[in-house]
Amino acid sequence: MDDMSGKQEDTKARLIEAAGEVFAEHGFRSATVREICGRAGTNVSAVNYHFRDKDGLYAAVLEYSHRSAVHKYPPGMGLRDGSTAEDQLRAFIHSFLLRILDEGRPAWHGKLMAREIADPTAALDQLVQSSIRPLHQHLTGIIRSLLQEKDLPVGKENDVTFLCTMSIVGQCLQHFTGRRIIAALCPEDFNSADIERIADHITRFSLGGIRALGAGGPA
Amino acid sequence: MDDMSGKQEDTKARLIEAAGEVFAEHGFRSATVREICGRAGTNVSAVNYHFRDKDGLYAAVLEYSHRSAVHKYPPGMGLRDGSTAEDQLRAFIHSFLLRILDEGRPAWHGKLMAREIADPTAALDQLVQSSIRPLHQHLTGIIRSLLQEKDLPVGKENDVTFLCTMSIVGQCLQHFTGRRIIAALCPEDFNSADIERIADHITRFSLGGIRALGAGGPA
Amino acid sequence: MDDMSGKQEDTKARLIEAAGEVFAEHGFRSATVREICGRAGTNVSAVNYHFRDKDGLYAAVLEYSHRSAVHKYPPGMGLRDGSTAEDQLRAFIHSFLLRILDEGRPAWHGKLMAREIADPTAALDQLVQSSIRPLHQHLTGIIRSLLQEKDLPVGKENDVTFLCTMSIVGQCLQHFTGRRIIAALCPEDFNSADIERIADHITRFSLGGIRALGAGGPA
Amino acid sequence: MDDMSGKQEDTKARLIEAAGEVFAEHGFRSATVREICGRAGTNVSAVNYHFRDKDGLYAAVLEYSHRSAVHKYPPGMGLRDGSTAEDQLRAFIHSFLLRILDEGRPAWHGKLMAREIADPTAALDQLVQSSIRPLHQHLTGIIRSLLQEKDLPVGKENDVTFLCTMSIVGQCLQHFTGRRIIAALCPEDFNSADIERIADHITRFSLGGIRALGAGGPA
DNA sequence: TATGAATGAGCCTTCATTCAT
DNA sequence: AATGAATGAAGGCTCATTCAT
Repeated sequence: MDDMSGKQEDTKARLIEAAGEVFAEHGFRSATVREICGRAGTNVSAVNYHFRDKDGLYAAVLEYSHRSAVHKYPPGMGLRDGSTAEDQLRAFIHSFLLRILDEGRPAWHGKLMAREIADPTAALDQLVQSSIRPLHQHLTGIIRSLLQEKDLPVGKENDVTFLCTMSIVGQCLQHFTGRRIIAALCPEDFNSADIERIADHITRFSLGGIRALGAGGPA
Repeated sequence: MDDMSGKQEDTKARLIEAAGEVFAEHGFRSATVREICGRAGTNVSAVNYHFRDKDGLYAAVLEYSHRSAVHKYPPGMGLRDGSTAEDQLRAFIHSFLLRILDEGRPAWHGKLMAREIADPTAALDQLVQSSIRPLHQHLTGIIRSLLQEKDLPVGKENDVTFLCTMSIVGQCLQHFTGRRIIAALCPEDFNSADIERIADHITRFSLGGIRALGAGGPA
Repeated sequence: MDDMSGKQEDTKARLIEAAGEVFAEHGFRSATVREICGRAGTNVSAVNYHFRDKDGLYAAVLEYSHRSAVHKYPPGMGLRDGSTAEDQLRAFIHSFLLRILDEGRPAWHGKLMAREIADPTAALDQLVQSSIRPLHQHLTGIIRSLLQEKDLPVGKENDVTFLCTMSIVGQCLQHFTGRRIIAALCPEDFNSADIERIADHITRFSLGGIRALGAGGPA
Repeated sequence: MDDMSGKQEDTKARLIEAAGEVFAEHGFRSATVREICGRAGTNVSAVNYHFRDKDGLYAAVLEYSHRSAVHKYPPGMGLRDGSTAEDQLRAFIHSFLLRILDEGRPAWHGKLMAREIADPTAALDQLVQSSIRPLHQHLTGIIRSLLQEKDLPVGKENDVTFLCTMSIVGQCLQHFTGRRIIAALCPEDFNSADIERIADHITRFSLGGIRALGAGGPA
């Protein structure tokens, strides 16, 4: 029984592993069950057997990758107690970029989230609740402290904060979503694998942007 | 009689029209020739007759939409002579958002560009040459004036400028690419159709970011 | 009226010309109306307009090529009066090979006949009556004189003569039908374009064969 | 129950069986996957599942039929040790004719080879290496002994031998390739199913031809 | 439990043909 | 008389899924 269940768990795990790679690489719709099963070394019907559906497999991959990812790149990565809001923003951006640009297994989750944002599937709601909203709340908190939001006119405060979160997230995602166009456009010596450099840029750019908004009012 | 001749004279145009909608909505791969022909009211082989290929139709749609879009929302939209770099940036962002967020026919181009950026097809090169690179050059020019780039250390200038263009483009695209997640996350009273408001935010955020980078040097 | 009909005749002629090339090259089934019309510089519907059918065009090509071919390579090519049966056989074989192996316009007919023999279409009957049977009768006559058929046992004579005609025709056709395999198999210095040499071989081989049959009886 | 398992155990074999018939009957290009699957009683995608391609199925049919055919009709069919070259030639011709004219399953291979010779597909190379070249070498050997090739002028020997092989192969193939024209032309009492008689004719005809060439030199 | 085999809907494309000027 | 446009049947193939052990 243990052997059997062990084997079964093993097949399931290999399937999730393989599916993570393929979904992250091609997206849900372009990924084929055959390629996934090929990489996992299983029969094509294993997906339907273990996960009922291609959709079921996708959901399982999201859930699994969520569990492994939160430990690896927490949004407060590398921060000590008493860090400033600037440091927290820098850490958030850095970890975000690592999640979507890093190579290898633990990077699935970020890539899948990015893909889900750009081209949602039925699993969107699940992912929003489990992963995206918490991260977004975290970022919202950082921006609120940076904005010293109490000074903003009532009724606009939420929108400004929200727009700032989108500005930051949009900047980060652009380096994953738009990587092909970046390769086609960018100066030859630009190395898009230099995550530190990109993180530094987005942090400083965003701090400048937030300060401009917080200070000026509705200029 | 008029109806008949009117209906038949330009199946090609109806096909492009229908294909524009469908490609913008589903993307190239998920769009089916059948749906396009269904909407256009033609036989399924009309695509092959007029455009040789699904790919040929896509290329035709890109070319056509490019031509209609540049006239409608030029990147220097609404500017008079002697405008400041700030005004130019605001106009660029505003027109960019209009292109990708506007409803109706002329919005294909922006949506198709956004899709091509996120999930490129074989038509990417064509689109880069005809549409994307010129726009990018335009934005690069604006940012160079804002940065007063001469003060930057040699060798880094290109990277900083390029990263700024990506920051701006990423912020804009996020409101198209990420529209579903925005709908799921945003405060209830946030109206993502309020393009003016979004343009204003991105402009002020980006001006703050650019100034922070131009002033500080490699902090 | 003259102009119109002249133009019409011209289009028809160009169509037949082009169809001759294409049918000889690809065979009836693999040839496409589009390629034929492309080479003829006409609209795709020209075939249906002028010849009702792809079949109709094919029939027209056969008829036309028959008319041009009989003059060019008559089976008694180059013979003077009072020639021997051996000379007549040599001339028959030589002209046969020229018809099927020669390049250029007048060689259609032979190639089309060869293709019809190998893979008949509905036009077979027509071709048998107009071209194949007369040629076959001619060859039969030659072989009868060579065999001095009177010496053969009654009832077998027809079969032997017929089998000899097939032996000769089969040898000739092999160099058209089997040209690809010949290219794959033959010694490097074998030049299949050397029609004289092939004709000489088949003639001597066949004379030897016929004599062996005529002399020996049912050995 | 037995019927079911018998029916299902080897769809692949039924597919090859059906494809053999259809390919031999219509040729590769004109044969349709739908007809093959119809005869085999399978779904149309069975071909793609088991053989990847229509081409893959064709290759499998060639390979399979090759294996069955060589055992059934070996080119040295019915010969005992110490047989003369004449006997070997007779056996070669007889077996060749049986392969291409016999009815039923094992005749595919000959028919397919004949079709491949007349209208090659991408599988030609495979067939040349596995089946055609060995047979051709065998025939070449026989002809060399008959010609006592040492007496021939150097440099011409290969050509003469090669031409003799083509003469023999061409005569045999004519009775398959040209079977329709033979039916249209031949004397009413000629029975093309009388393989013995045809084999006897071709053997004697060819022996006569070869002797004429071997004896006379370059007359 | 797990899998190799089989399924059928759907995809894009090609083709000879017909339609409407 | 002649054509550009449109048609629809048929083709090979891919895919996620279900079947039958």
